[in-house]
Amino acid sequence: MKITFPDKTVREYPSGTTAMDIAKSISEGLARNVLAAKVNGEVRDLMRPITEDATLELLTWDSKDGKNTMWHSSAHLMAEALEFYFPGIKFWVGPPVENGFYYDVDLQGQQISSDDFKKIEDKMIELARQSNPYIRKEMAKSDAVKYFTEKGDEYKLDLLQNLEDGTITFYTQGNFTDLCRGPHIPNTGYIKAVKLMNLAGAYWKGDENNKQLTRIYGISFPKQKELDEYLAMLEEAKKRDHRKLGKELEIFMFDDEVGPGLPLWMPNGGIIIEQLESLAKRTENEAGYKRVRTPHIAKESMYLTTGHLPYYADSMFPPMEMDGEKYYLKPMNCPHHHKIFGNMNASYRDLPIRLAEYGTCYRYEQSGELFGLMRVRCLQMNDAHIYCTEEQFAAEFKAVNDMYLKYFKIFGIEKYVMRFSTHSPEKLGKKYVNEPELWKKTEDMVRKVLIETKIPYVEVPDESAFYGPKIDVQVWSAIGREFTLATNQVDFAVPARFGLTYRDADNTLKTPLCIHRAPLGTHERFIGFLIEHYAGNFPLWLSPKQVAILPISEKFNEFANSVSQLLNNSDIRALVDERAEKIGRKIRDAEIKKIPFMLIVGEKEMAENKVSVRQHGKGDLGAMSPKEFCDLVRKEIDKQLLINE
RNA sequence: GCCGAUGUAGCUCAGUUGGCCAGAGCUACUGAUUUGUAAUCAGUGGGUCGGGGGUUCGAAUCCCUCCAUCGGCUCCA
Repeated sequence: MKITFPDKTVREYPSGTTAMDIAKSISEGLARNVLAAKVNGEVRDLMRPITEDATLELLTWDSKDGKNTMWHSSAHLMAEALEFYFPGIKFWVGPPVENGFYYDVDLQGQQISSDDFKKIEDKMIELARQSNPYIRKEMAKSDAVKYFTEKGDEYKLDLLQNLEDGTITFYTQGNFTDLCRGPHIPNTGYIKAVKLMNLAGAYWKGDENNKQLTRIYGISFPKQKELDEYLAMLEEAKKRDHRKLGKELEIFMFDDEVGPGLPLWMPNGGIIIEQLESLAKRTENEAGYKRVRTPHIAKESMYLTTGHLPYYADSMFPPMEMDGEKYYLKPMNCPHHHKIFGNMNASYRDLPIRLAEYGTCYRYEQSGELFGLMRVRCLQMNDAHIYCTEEQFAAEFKAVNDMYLKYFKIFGIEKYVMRFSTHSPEKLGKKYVNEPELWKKTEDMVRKVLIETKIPYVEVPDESAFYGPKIDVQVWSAIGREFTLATNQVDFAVPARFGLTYRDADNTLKTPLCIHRAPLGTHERFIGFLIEHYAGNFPLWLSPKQVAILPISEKFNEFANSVSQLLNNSDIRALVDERAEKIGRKIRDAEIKKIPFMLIVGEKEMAENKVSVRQHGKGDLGAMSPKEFCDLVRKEIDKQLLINE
């Protein structure tokens, strides 16, 4: 048979050769490192014979599929160790995940705690050293059902029910046998280092009405060194955590008496917010947006009009009653903006109308969902609603997208994915408004923009809002958690509910399309993200303090203050460290505060009317006049904001 | 909301077989020092040990309960 390798070379092997044998035929080193094989695009066991012509990719630890195979096998190994210490427990599923693997187990009333991790890890290593092979066995489904019925394992029976009739596979290593599709690594000996990470409850089948199983997360590596490196990397990531840095850099805080999920922005956070808002306002002005301002509350009837209340009352703060009316804190700005548009008596000549507001919204997020600044109950959104005709839609949508890309460039955001959520036709009239043509039309338009602008995106069916398709920008936090940073949504339903119309050229009234967009997301999430993205080292334009002026001794405080005055007059945020400390100490403190520039002024500088410039994280840049430095800073800020480009 | 863990001074953290007035470093304040590129020295403050209840002669330490935070699950218009 002919085997085609990824580099397109073709080699001849006898039919029935295993991928492992093929690896050995290439090199001993490869044979030692290979974990699984991708045969005709399907990941399979190395030991399964290949019987006919195929493309073959030998998967090592360096590949995603290789890692997944290793981790999946590790989950089985952990299950074996768990069964040793907790006999009688029942297993649900144990897949590989982004970083490692987990297994969901029903402990049958037994208690496990992270104190048990050590002994489980030790047992796993002990079993791994036995190099027990993962043995694949095929069985008729009816026999498998019989087997698990006798065993009284309702979980595996449930899994079986969802499998097609015919042959199913089992894998056994050592004393553990599991219903499993595979594939697996050849034997447990490949697993050299394991670490159990954490314990968590997880609803069976992800449904909160079901029983909660115990999920045990772990990770494994082919070398101890790699585990050590991974743990060190986690430690490093923790240092970037916005909750830690936000406290250290005095950006935001929480307070028990104010309430959970209600961040308080400290002066440094206030400056960052002002900078973001001024960027947004300038950008939106240039793009023809008009700014509006709306109250934080509205009557119940408005939320009935939008159609949100019946579905989302649980995630709104409960209403307050005044004069016999119920008022709600607004969970979003769109209805208020719709009211403004509705009052504008717009004609087709006025469209598109773009209404923008940094609106403050309140959402009653479940207590367990709160997470630093990333998930809060009070949020201020970089919101705007664009009302346009169908003909204008594509251009408007593209303009919004271009705005996203401009921002990404300014902030240096390189790792992101656009998640394009579409509807599912079966749920028209239920989860989604029943406008099949508009769905198709708008989804096609959105897809076209994404393709034309060459933006990395994934399409996820059945995830859109009820009123139209949407794009979410997905980014990752320092600790690897995925977040929706910003969102861009099409709405062809709610404007009609509000009776929004414009007068068209033929003198008829038509309903506009609406685009909801928030490229900078919310202040809370965006700044939380930026703290981690920059590891607290904000770019000059965004940094709460831009320049720290450090006099060598108190004798030079007056000169330092005059320099500070000069900088402040040019809108540069400078401060003078007047403490009676040594220069080394002042520098250290300014470095810890991550202030971009330090100016050292002493005898020499005062005599020559100069400042010695030191850049955060970089060191001494030499001396220049205060005016020169001032110009340098202004130029740098313009460069960072892409001004005059 | 659910499962599990955690909560000691402004910050970081010691302190549990229950037992002298609960400790350290940093910060803050006071004083001395007048300093040349990542921590000058000394002194003084500062804590309802998350809140409430209980067990006990005695609780930061044991039990109950509530709150908050953390790791997940579920949710995210």
